[in-house]
Amino acid sequence: MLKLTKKADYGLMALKYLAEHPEMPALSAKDIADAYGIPAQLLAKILQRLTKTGLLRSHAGMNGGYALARDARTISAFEVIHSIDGPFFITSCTKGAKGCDLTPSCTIKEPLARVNETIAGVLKSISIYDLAEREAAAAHTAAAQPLVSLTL
Amino acid sequence: MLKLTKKADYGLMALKYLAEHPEMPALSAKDIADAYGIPAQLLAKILQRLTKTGLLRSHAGMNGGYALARDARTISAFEVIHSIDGPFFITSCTKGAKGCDLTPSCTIKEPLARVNETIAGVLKSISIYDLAEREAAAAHTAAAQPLVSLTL
DNA sequence: TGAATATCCGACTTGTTCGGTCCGCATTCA
DNA sequence: TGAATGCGGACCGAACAAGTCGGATATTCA
Ligand code: SF4
Ligand code: SF4
Repeated sequence: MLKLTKKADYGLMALKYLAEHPEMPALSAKDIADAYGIPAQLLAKILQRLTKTGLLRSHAGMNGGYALARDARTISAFEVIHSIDGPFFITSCTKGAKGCDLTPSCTIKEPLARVNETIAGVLKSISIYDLAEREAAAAHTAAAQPLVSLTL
Repeated sequence: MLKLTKKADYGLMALKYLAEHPEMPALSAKDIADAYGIPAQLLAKILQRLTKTGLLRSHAGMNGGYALARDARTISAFEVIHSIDGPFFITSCTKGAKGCDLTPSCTIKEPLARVNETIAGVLKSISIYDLAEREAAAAHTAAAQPLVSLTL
């Protein structure tokens, strides 16, 4: 319940790692996997998906690898999770085709949809850059005020 | 990924239903299950857990059933979810005993813990009463301003 | 050219969780 | 007593998550 998949987790780690090493033109899946102890083949597939959705750019061949397609500031955690795990819904309904069969009689799906929106907003407000620069962030974000309002 | 279990879902529905019928001294699991089409035996077990954690009061025997143990305003969605699904964590680490084995090298667990806190806060800000009174709520909560601030 | 290094992609296995059912027991009340 | 109800464990099947394997393709370098 309400748990991130490890794949999404790994994806965030990898993106953060790439954001922290802008000097490298490209890093291979194996490089990143070794840096954290993530199964290399699994990470490879995750990075492939991120590439397919446009968050990363890939380059095959020797000295190839992956690099951020956009500035770290413009990549949100929401996008990463969405790319890896698919559409984001906290409820089983609105799950594309096959939701739960009692959707018509259900009286809490609308309020829960708002909650869903709120959480999605939280995720969207977090960028890869935010994850990477946490030490500096501790100083000045104390006053920063993102920003979620839940009006059920 | 980040999906509520149906059990928690059912629990919220049941509690909302109870909140909407304060005139009844007690409603049986079957009554509530029939009202929505939820499998009766499954809902029964859910209500049992909610009773064990103190959110409901039960009474066996004929004309028995369940009733809210506290005012609907003081029961949060977070409590319901926590009662049914156990501790609330979006990451696989901090999962009691067996987390993911790369916890030491992981660099995003701290920021994710903040996100976890934020989402928990959202859930805590929602009461059963809020779910039950949505029609009236639509009018006056437009100005209401709960209230979550995420400083990563 | 050919070897080495990469990405790419689908199929597969394994373990866990979730949704749901079943059955026996305890409690209350008419 | 007996019907209605709560209580609680055991159990099952389906879905899903995590990870593995094998092979195809693309790029670079010697
Ligand atoms: S319809 Fe209601 S019960 Fe079914 S998944 Fe949606 S919110 Fe949950
Ligand atoms: S340690 Fe890092 S990778 Fe492992 S579950 Fe926690 S956040 Fe995810």
